[in-house]
Formats: sequence, C-alpha cells, structure tokens
Amino acid sequence: MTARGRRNITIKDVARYAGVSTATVSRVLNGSSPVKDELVERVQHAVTTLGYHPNAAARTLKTRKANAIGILVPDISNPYFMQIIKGIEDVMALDFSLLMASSDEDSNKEKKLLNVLSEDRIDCLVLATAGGNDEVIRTIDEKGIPVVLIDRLPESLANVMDSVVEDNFWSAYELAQSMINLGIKSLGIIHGPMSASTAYQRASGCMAAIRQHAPRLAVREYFGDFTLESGERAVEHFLQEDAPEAIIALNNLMAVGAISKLIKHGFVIGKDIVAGSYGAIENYLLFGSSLRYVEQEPRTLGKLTGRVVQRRLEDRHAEVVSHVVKQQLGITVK
Amino acid sequence: MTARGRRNITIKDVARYAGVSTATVSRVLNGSSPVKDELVERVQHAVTTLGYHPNAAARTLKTRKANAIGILVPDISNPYFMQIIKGIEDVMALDFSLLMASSDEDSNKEKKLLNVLSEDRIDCLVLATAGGNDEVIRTIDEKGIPVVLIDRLPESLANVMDSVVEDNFWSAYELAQSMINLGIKSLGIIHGPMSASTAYQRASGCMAAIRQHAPRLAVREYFGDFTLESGERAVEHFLQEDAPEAIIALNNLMAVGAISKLIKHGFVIGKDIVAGSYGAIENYLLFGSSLRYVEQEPRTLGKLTGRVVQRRLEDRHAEVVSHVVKQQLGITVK
DNA sequence: TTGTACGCGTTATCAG
DNA sequence: CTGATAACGCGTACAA
Repeated sequence: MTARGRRNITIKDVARYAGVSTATVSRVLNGSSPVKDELVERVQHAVTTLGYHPNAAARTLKTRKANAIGILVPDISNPYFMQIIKGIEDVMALDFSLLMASSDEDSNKEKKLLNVLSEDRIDCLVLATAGGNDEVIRTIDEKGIPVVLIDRLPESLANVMDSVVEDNFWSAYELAQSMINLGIKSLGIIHGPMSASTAYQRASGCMAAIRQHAPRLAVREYFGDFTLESGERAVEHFLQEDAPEAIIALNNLMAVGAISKLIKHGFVIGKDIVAGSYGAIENYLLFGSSLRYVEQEPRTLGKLTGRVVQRRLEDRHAEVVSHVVKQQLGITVK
Repeated sequence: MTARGRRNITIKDVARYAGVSTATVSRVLNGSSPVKDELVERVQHAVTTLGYHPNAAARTLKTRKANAIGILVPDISNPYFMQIIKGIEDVMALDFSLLMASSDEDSNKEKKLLNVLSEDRIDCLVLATAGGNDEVIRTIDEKGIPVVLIDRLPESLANVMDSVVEDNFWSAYELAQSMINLGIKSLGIIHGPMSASTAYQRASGCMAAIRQHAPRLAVREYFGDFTLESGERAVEHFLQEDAPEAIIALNNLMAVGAISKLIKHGFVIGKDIVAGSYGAIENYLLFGSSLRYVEQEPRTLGKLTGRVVQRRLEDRHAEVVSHVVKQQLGITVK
C-alpha cells in the first residue's frame, strides 16, 4: 500500500551505492563500531543523495526496542492529563515517540487498547487506568512491557509495578479542613466514581477531616462521574433543599459544572457560598472570585513520571518505586 | 532488552502447540482465507492458553502497513489541537494508534520530529506545521508518507497535498466587522506570528474589514506570538496611551492574556471596553461577561480530518482535497 | 483446505 | 576494520 511498485530505499541500496557492505552502513549509522573515515564519508554521501531513511519496523524487529512509549489515559482532552503528557515529553529524548490513546473511562475500551499497545510496539506503558483491568495490566507488566501507573493506583497493583500518584487522601483532607475552619455548618460533597481509586481516596480524606474537626457538620453527598455534567446535576440535587453553606467538588471538571450552575442560580461564589475543588480550574483566576483548590501541578508529575520511565528502561529489573506526591492548597481571590 | 533470555511467544509456538502450520495460524488470525472449523478452534485455544500477541513490527515490516497515523502539532497542550485530535480519534478504528508529537512552534524541532516520524512507522501524517519545512514536508508526502495539513497551510504546499483549514480571512473579517458595527472609534489588534499562515490571513481579514467598513478607524497593532504572555504584553503596550474602545486578539491564548490583564487594570469587559477573540475561551462563558469570538469547533474539524485521512489511506492516488471550513461568530453574555 | 519456504529491512555474529 | 550471512516474526506465493 505504501509503495505502488516503487521500492523503498534500503540499507542495501546505500551499501551498493557506496560500494561497501550493509554491515558497514549499519555501523556508520549507529556508530556501533569504528569505521575508516573514508568509508564513513562515502556512506554519508550515499545516504543523503539517495534520501535514505532507516526502517523503524525492521529495526524494532531485530533489536526488540521500539523507541516509543505508550500513554493510555481516561480522557485525552482533560487538561490535567495533557499537562502530564507534556511533562513526560519534557524529559524524554526527541527520538522517542509517544503513542497515545484514550480509554474514555471505559474498561472495555481500555482492555482493547491495552491489547493493541502490547503488540511489542512500545518499550514502556504509562497508564492511568479506568479500572477493571488489573489482571491484564499485571500480565502485560510481568511478561511483556513494563508498566508505570499514574494518577490511579488499584490496590491489587500497588507495589507490583512503578507508580506515580498524588496523595489524594491527605490533599482532600486538607481541602476539607480548610473549609471547615471557616466555620461552615453545612457542606455538599460531589464525589467521583468509586471505581476510580482517586475518587475513593479523596472521599475518605474528606470524611476523615469531617470526623476529626467537625463531627456535627451537616453533610450531603452526591455521587458523580468526574464529568462536567455530573457537577451540574449535583448542584441541582443540592438545591432541591436549602443550599449548603459550602460545596466541594472532588475533581476539576465537576467543579466547573457545579460552579457554573451555582452562578446561573445567582449565587456569588465566596460570598453566598464557599466553593472548593480538587484540582485547579483553567482561567478561573482570571474571571472567578474566591475558590479553594488542591493545586495538582500535573506537569511536574509528568516530569517525574518521565524519569521513572527512563529508569525502568535502563534496568528492567530495578526495584519497584511508588511515588506519592503531596499537593499544595491554593486559594484564588479576585 | 525487552527479553532477558526469555523468548517471546511467536506464531511458530502457536502452530506447534495447535499442531498446524504457521500459515494456518496466520490465516485464522487474519481471516485471510478459509480454515476448517476444527483447526480454527485448536488455534484459538493455543492462542489464549499461550497468551500469544502478534508482533506489530514484524507485521508492519511484511505488510508495509503500520496501522498508525502520526500527528504533529505546534502545541500539544493547546486545547484547540487536543480537540482536533479527539475528533480524529472519534472516526479512526480502535486498532489504529495515534503517534503524537509537539513541535513547540519550533521549525528545527519540527524538522527532527518529521525525520523520526518518516521512518515508516506511520501510514499517514497529520500536520499543523510551525513553518519553514515546506521542502521536507513535500518530500515526505511525495515519496514517503501521505501528509494531511491542518490549521496551517503554507502557500507553497496548497493543492499539493490534502488539507483541512479554517477560513481565517473571512472569519476574522466578520469578527472585525461585528465590532465595527458597534460604532467604535478606536481598535487595538493583537496579531500572531506572521510566519504562521493563520496569523497572516487573520490579519488580512481584519484589515480588509476595516478598509471597507471603517476606513477612518484609529487602529493600533501589536505583534505577538500566539502565547498568553504576548497577549498580556499587548495590553500593557496599548495602555501606555489612551485605551482603545475595543480590542481584538487573533487567537485564544492571547485573548486570555489580554483580557486578564485588562481585568487586572480594572476594566469591565463589554462595558469599559469591547473584546473580541479568534477562538473561544474555555470556561469563559461560565465566569466572564461579554465576548465576541470566532467559534472554531475544533472537534468537528478533527472529524473531518479523520475522514480525509481514511480516504487517503484507501487510495493513495486519489485527487488532492482542500477543505476550507467557514466558522461561526459567537457572543457570550453573562 | 493445508503446508513449505521465501523475503520484508535491520542488526549481530562470525570469520577474515 | 570489513564483509558475508543468519536471524528477528510475520504474511503469502506456490505447491500439494
């Protein structure tokens, strides 16, 4: 399909043109062993005049190195994950390709993509799992491609493979505590899907803070799914009764949905109601009023992930590392 | 590196286990020609018990099809491009991988990435070029991998390969016109880098609208580089004299920078000053006041791009298509 | 319907 | 230092 009769230029053509063997060409190209200067020049000349490009598939087949890493995240268009990817890119060499895919928070789609990705086309897989594929993931890591888990860490995989995650429990704990400290009497919590380890841990953190610092707080909960729409629905739900004095959304997208809904209902954030979000909201600082949030710094997380990947690439049998990154609390004021 | 002594499971192992030939296994796996039911079952059984995964590199080497498309954009973290990618993903088959890279608006980096990507690892390249690599791109397309240009269309490449771009001239024209119609007397324009075809065309569109509809408008210009920071600098620049009655930023990021700076200076957008943006601003509608903008619909553009890719994949010699998509004007009101 | 055997483009091993 | 040549894992003529 690529060629229509027209053959590709191969290392053989270069060898013939330069009057050397394919082995010598390969050595010049990879610097794998010394070659006489004159031949080096002849080869380089042949390469440029012929417009030769090495064939990645052949090289991968031979060396068992793909020079690529795979990245599988639940939502490719979530700025949080994009920043992580950007961070990974920051630290990887330029000739390393990023093979990306998005599971759309769908376990089945994730499984299919895991199969495609495990066809030996990547050297390492960075995965923020949608959940439900622990066995498949374990298999891939054990007898296939090393896996680095990010963001989500299913219990059964902890300490089995490398991971870089946030300290969801304590970050959520501190977020809730900072709101409790304002003296609120009632609080609405918008949860993520409990199948995601992050959602569960954030929920636990909130509840722990409440138990310790405000056991008599009137708490109402809504169980969303990390989407903007579920944040909107949560607010509609809360407003069926008296509005709580504060509201806390356990991810950025739900926070956007919830806050926009509140604004539409005439609430002034920070005055009529206190708002908290796990994760910053893009551009919020420009237009919004007060917001308390967990500052996630995804790009930094990405860089750290990149370094973990490199380490694993260098030594497949290095000790498993589990990074748990503590986040900062932030407050925007207009 | 991948294996440490441990051989991979190949089609040969499957064949031996199932007691058939490798050819039969291949036929079962690809459905390339009929196989007796009993053998099909034996093979499938062998595949699952052995945990066999086809080797993508070997298949690519043999078939000259990579089952992957490359995407090279100037900024991987710009939501605009992410939505385009999402759109492409929407229409591509699940077993098609996306190989992504970001040139960071840097011609040299783009060139290196183009080289890496042209190593026969993708079947088609979707490219939003940073400029300055026209010759390389032409070569890749002509005797290598078909290229689909998106967003940016260098003059020398127009009608040479497929393209999907916006109607930058007329969209900018209409944006400017809609602001002129408000009866403003002065306008500040924030341009992008003239090396990008989009920036140039948008500038032309604005100027044409002014010549036609308000030749005596007091116009001031600032030449930015599509970054948020340059939008901020533009406003600082304009405010050294009397503020213009209206301001227009010719991409989304510069608009964010400009508007936030204006807000910091105490301006109320839509009241003290009219604001226009080429491209919507994420979440603006939720918190901001009035804004006139060109609605880009990148996801739709992405889907269209995906279809162009598929068409090109089916017939390498199909006629070249150039899609120029007209955008809508939008206005947000609080 | 099935099996044999060759070649895709590289790198690596082994002689020279 | 250099050159033959054997793999790498797969698909596919060709033969049976």
